[in-house]
Amino acid sequence: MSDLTKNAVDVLPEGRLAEQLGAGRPLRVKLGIDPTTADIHLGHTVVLEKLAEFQRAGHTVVLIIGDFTARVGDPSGRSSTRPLPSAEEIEANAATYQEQAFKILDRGRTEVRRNSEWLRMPPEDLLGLLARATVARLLERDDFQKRMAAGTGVTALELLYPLLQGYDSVAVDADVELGGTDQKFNLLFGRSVQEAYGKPPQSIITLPILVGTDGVQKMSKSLGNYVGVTDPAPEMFGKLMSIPDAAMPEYFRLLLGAEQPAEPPNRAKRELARRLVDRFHGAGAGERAEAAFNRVFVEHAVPDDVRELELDPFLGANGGNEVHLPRLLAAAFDLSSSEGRRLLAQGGVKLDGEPVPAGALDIPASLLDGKILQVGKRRFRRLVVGPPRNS
RNA sequence: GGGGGAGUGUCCGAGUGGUUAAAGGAGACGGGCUGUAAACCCGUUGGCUAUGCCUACGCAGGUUCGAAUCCUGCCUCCCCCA
Repeated sequence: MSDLTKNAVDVLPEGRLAEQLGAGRPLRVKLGIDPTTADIHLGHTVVLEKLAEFQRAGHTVVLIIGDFTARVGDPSGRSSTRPLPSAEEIEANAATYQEQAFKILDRGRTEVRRNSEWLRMPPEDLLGLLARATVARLLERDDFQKRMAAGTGVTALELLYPLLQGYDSVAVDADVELGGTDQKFNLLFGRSVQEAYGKPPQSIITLPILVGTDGVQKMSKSLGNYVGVTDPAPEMFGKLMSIPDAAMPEYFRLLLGAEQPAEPPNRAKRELARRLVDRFHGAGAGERAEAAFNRVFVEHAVPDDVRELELDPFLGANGGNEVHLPRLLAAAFDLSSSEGRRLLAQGGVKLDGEPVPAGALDIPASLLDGKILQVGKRRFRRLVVGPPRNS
């Protein structure tokens, strides 16, 4: 019992969860995720790990893929209406979400449902649902209050979101629903909806929102400050090494369930990164990622798995056998050729570790073949003439 | 339905006829320092076949030698009244 509420911010209503657990029956523990982006990141795993704890205690997890609600747009914590993903994106994301969630959840104790199963209901049923809540209640939430005060609009669709999420709880007979603290209103509202349908109201548990790698904003794909559970090991390690020291205690507590060890910050952060890489890539992956990290950032050497780039398509400048560097950079690192020029002008481009002189825009292919093209500290490509020699 | 206000570059936000590819800030990127931390310093930040050319201030037209700035229509958003 005490385990199951560790790290929780709210466990409501008071005493309810203890009662439910005391009854000895396996509980149906619900989590809804809207497939609005492609990847599950470490922020999601805080809640997923909690679900896994419930599973280990013998309870059943009901994972709801919000393929219908993704088309409505959860207003939680938003300062403006979010752009909605297309049907194709939702479909694609729904598939990857499940796969990624099972990196943490026990497949055998998880019931996966899509809320389009029940939310795609006849209009008269939908109206029946709408009749069960008052506008005043829907407007209570403070994120709406803020938005209305700020003059940014709230769409009628967003207003309805909590009703739909609440109906999910009705549809799956949820005993408990988990979510981030930003979900508190929606979770509580679900109780009202269940009651309105004559069902026993769920208890709710909210968990802290993990801060992103910038250490300031919540972790989110759209903010670009996330660590995806499917990120390659070296990338995951690197991203974790880049978090501000101030964010470390939170990462230790929420992701590892431990206190930050009393050792120099750099050592602690390496441990954090190793352990998390191990978790998602298997034992030993953390050490390998750390070794690769040391090679690039401590020894300033070239990583051992540099992708190759074929030079042939870029031949042609100055009579045929020179390569126009801005274009090469653009293709190699997904830049514009103007950006490539700027990097050259700023001395940010190296060949085999040697800075390329600012004025050099065209270089004979023979001088590039086999060399390592580098931009900044961490972007590399091995240049080759002819077909790639390895993958 | 009536009245009022607003739409600027990745974001925020100046700019009301002419050195404006558009102040300033944030973010991002490059360089320095370093622990891919923080803090700090410097630089860059529309695109291109690049000493020039093209595109750009909601959309479409118009006035003008010249428009983000003026006019007309349209679209979108917000506020107040009903």
